[in-house]
Amino acid sequence: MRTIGYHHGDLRRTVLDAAVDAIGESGLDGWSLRELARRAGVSHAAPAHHFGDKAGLLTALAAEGFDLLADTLKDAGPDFLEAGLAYVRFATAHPVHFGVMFQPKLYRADDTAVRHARERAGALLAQGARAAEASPVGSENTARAGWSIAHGFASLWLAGALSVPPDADPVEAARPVLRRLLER
Amino acid sequence: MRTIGYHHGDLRRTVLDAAVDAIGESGLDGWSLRELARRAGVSHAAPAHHFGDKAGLLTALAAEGFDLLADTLKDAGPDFLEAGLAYVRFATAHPVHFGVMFQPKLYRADDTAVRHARERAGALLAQGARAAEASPVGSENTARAGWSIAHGFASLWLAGALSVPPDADPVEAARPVLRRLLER
DNA sequence: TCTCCATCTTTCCATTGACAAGTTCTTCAC
DNA sequence: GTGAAGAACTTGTCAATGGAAAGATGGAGA
Repeated sequence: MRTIGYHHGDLRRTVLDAAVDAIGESGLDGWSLRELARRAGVSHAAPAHHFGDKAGLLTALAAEGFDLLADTLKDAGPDFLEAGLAYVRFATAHPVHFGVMFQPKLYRADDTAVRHARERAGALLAQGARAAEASPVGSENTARAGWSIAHGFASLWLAGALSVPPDADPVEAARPVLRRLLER
Repeated sequence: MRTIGYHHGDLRRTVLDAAVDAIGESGLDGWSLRELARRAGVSHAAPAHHFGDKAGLLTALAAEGFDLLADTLKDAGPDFLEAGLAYVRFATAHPVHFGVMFQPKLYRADDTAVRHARERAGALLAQGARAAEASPVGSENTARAGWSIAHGFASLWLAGALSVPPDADPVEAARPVLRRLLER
C-alpha cells in the first residue's frame, strides 16, 4: 500500500476510517466530505469517486456495520443470552456504525451490499431466538423481545441515558438486564 | 395570532412544526434552517433569533419531546406494562422528537429546559419500574430491562427493522413483546 | 406620546455538496 | 515492451447553506 503520489493506494478504507472518527467526535451531522478528504490528504473531490455522495459513504458504513455485527454474532454462537451480549458488544465497540445502520433515511437501505449483510445478521439473530424457544408458538415475539432489549440497552448506553460509572463495562452491565428476560 | 406583516406572531411554534415535518420527510440531515424559514414565509435569518443555530432548534425539539413523553407516561399511570406501551405510543406518535432526544450530540443536552423535562420523564419511568418490583434488590436492573425493551422495540419499529404488516398498530404489536419480560 | 426592546430583514462571507472536465497512473491485451 | 483503456485522483466551478453583523419595524409600557 502506497500513501504518496497521485494514487493514494487505499483511499476508500482511509476515508471510511476518517468518517468513523469524525462522526464519533462531532456526531452524525458534524462532518463533511471535504474534511475527510483533507484528513486523508487528497483533493476535495477524491472521496466522490469511491462513494458518489454523502449517502453513498454512509451506505458503505452501514454495510460494513451489518457485516461486523454478523461476525460478532457468529463468534458468540447460538445461545440466546450470549447473542444478546454480543449485540451489545458490537454496538458499543462500533457506535458509529451502529448509529448509522438504524437510521435508514441517511443512506440507501436497498443497496445490494447492505441488503446481503443485513440478511446475514438477521439470520444469525433469528437463530439465537430459536435456541431460546423450542416451540414455534410465540417464537416471533420472543425473538423481538430479545432483539428489542439488546438493541434498547445498547442505544440507551450509547446515548448516555443510563447512569453508570464512567469506566463500567457495557457488556457486563447488560448481562443482568438481559437475564431479566430469561429468568423470572 | 397574525401571520402577515413584520411580526409573524408565532414564528417559534411555526418553525418547530416545520422542522418536525421536514425531518420526518427527509431525515435528520435533509433539512436546513433556510428551508424552514421559507416554509414559514419569513427571512432566512428569522429562525436564528428564536433558536440561535441548528443545535438550538434541535435542543428545543428535544425538550418538547421529553415533555411530551412525560405527559404520555403520566396518562398511562404507574403500571409497568402500561408505562412500556405508553413509551412505544409516544415514540411512534412523535418519531422525530424521539429520534432527536436520544442523539445528544445533535443538541445541547445540558440545556436547562431539556434537563428539567428529561428528569420529569425519568422520574415517571422509575415509578413504573418500582410498581413491577417491590423489593429494592435488583430493581435497578428491572427498570433498565423495561426501559430497554420498550426503547428497543420503538427504535426498531421506527427504523423499519421489524417485518410487520404495513397497517399494523405499533402499540398492539409491542404488547405481547413487552409481556415476555413479565411472564414466563 | 416617547422610549425601549423584542422581532424580523438585509447584507455578507466562508464552507459545503455536487458536477464537469482534465490529468496521472496502472493494467492488460497483443 | 508498447499502447490503449480505464481506474484513481485533481482542478475548477456553482448554487445552497450556516452563521454573524448591522439595520428596520412595531408593540408595550412609562
